[in-house]
Parts: sequence; structure tokens; C-alpha cells
Amino acid sequence: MASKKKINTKNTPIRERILNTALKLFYENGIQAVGVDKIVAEARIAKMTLYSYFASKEDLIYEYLEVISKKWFEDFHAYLNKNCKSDFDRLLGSFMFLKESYYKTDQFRGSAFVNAGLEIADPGHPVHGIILENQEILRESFENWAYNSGLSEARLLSYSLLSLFHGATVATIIEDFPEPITHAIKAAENLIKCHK
Amino acid sequence: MASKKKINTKNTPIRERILNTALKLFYENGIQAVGVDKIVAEARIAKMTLYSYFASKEDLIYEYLEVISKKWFEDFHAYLNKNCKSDFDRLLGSFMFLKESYYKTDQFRGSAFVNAGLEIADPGHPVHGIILENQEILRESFENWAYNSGLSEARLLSYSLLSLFHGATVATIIEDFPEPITHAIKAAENLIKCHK
DNA sequence: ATTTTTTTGTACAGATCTGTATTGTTTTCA
DNA sequence: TGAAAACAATACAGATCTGTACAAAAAAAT
Repeated sequence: MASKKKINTKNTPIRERILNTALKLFYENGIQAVGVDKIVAEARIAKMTLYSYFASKEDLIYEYLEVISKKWFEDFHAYLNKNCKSDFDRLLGSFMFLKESYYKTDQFRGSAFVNAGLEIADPGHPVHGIILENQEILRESFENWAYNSGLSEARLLSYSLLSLFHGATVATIIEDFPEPITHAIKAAENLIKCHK
Repeated sequence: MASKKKINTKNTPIRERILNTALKLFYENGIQAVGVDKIVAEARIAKMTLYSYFASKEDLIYEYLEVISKKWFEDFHAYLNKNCKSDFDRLLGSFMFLKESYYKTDQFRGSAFVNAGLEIADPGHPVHGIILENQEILRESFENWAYNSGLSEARLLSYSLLSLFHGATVATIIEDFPEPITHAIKAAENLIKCHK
């Protein structure tokens, strides 16, 4: 049964402000560490206003993952389209994008999906569906680019690059220094070479 | 200034039971998601007993990370010593260990350090020191094994394998299926080949 | 200009969390 | 057997969290 609450789904500037504040706070601090009160204070709105646009914190989390997913893939493809001439270039370009992301954001926290997936331990939780979907989209991109470039065992290579991608991100967060990404670029080069 | 509380540091069976319960719950559910009450209930002891052995939940977290670190490296090296004849074998053997870990535990949740490091977002938090230290120990192992095997650019290879290791773990958690690990083994083989 | 809608501010219910106080009960040990 | 230590059970303080109630103020619409 649906909620009795009336939720305003219009895309007003206030709704945008709430969502953007939640994006920033969830990404930088983790989902569980950010309370509704903190979002309300940072966005400088009344709590009731938040609950007139979002039914619950849970709903806000879903929208957070959706929006940040869309945003990430947009940035990702914009970078690749600008810097890569071919699908082959995109394989390595993905790792260049990762490196640039590190320097672009003042507080690099890696992938919002990976973080959310590890933070929410229960594999039965609905957000895991979204997270898995996003991982699969990225992996399939790798696979298609590899296949279009005439590389062998495109699926295996896509999994290899995916893991390297995730791992370089994680290691960089832990080191708080982009050395793992720099080395992952060379590792990706080597892996690609093995599939020529 | 130190706490005024008297903490019993003796290694009684009850203390062991508390710690083991905390280990299990923290690992399976995440640190923030597990309350002291849950540990107390699962260990079937009184809350005051817990607080007579541990000054705070924070302290319990530190000990959790210490113990699980020691345990992980013990299991890791025991497996490698049993299954690998040379340091060269250990490079790939590490990934075989990862695969076996997946099948061994009923609920695979990957590395306790990576999870803790991503869960606790603040890079200034003291636990990040422990986490970084553990990552560095693993990476240095890779580097030494590579160096002892006469492989080129041992440091680069160690970073490549470290990222691959982390990433395969993460991807496997998200997929809830060990395919990423299986492919990471082949990727590691290829990477090692590039440094011969 | 007046009504309607939106937003604010404050207060609060109810749940949960960490940590403590207290009192009683069981072990342990002399 | 009797004293001392360890443990249990319950209750509770104080903080924090999600979500709601309600009245006043501001904005928008007619």
C-alpha cells in the first residue's frame, strides 16, 4: 500500500537544493553517517519542506544513487568523447578519467556505488540492484569497446579492467594518494596488450 | 588523559566470546550497523560485562581490526605455504586464496579493512592508519615475491596486483558471485607474464 | 487585495544508540 | 564455610535519529 503522504514531485529550485545537498553529503560522508537534520541545516530549509518533497530518507537515498549514476556516466562519456578517437582509446581513457577525477574533486571518495554497496551490507537490500546494474553497464562498455577493437576474449578483458578499475579506486582512497591509479593505467596497458 | 574506568585486560573465555561475537557481527553487517546491544545479545552476556573488558565501542573496533588483520594474514600465509613452492607461485596463489575465501565463508564480505576504510569516510580517523598499514603490508609482499622471482618493475607489478586484488573482491561482493575473482586470476597471470 | 499555497520554526513522539548505576546472583577462592 | 570477585538483569541518563503536528510567516496566484 502506498503512503498517505502527498509528495510534491515538481522540480522546484528548493527540491534541487535539497537533492544537491544530499548528494554532496552522502558522497563525502557516507549514507549512514548523514542524518536528515544535517541535510536540512546545510540546505537551509525546514525539515517539513524536505519531507514534502521526499517521502523518507530511504527515498532520498534512491534518488541520490539514481542522480549520481546519471551524472557519473555523463561525465565519463563526455570525457571519453572529448579525449578518445576510437573505442580502443576508450579502454585506457577510462583510467585517465579516473585519474582526472582524483585531481578534480577536493575530496576524492571514489565510486558512490561501490561505497554504497559496501556500506549497506545486506545483499537483499533493494539498493544493491541499482549498484549491480551500474557495475554491469560499465563492464559491458569495456566489453563492447574491446570487441569493437578486435581484441580477443573481450568478456574476460572487461572483467579484468573492471576489477582493476574498482581496485585502483579503492587503493587510492585508502592511500589518499593517486599512485595506485597511475600504476593501474600501466597495468591496463599491459592487460590490453595481452588480448591483441 | 586516560580513562578513569578500570578495564580488565585478562584474556578470559568471556572476553574471547565478546570479541568473537563482535568480529562476526562487524564483518557481516558493517561496523556502524552493529550496536553494542546486538553484540551483548548475541554473546549472551550482560552489557556491563562488555564494558568491564572494553572501554568503549571505539576500543572494540580497534581490537576488531587488529585481530581480524592478524587472522587474515595468518590464514593467507598458511594457505600460501601449503600450496606454493616458490615466491613466484605466491603471486598467483594469493588470488587462489581469494577464490577459496569466497567458497569457504557462507557470507563473503571481502576485506574487513577495505570495508572499514570505505565505511568510515573521514580520512583523519585513526582507524585509517591501521587500514593503510595492512594494505601496505600486502603490497610489499607482492613486491618482494615479484623481486625474488626476478620479475621486472616489481613495485609497479605489486601495485597492479594489489588493485586487481581489491577490485576483484569488490566486484565479487557486488555481483554476489565469484566470476570476477575467476577472471582476476587470469588477469594476474597475464600481468605477471608482462613482467618476465 | 484577498485567498491559497508554500515555507519556516519549534516542539515533540517514538525509536535507537552509547554508556552507567544499582542491585542481586552466581563463581571463585581462601 | 565465608569473604571477595565476577557476572547478570534491569533500569535509566543523555544523546541522536526519523518523521510528524501545528501555528506563524512568506510567496504566489487569482
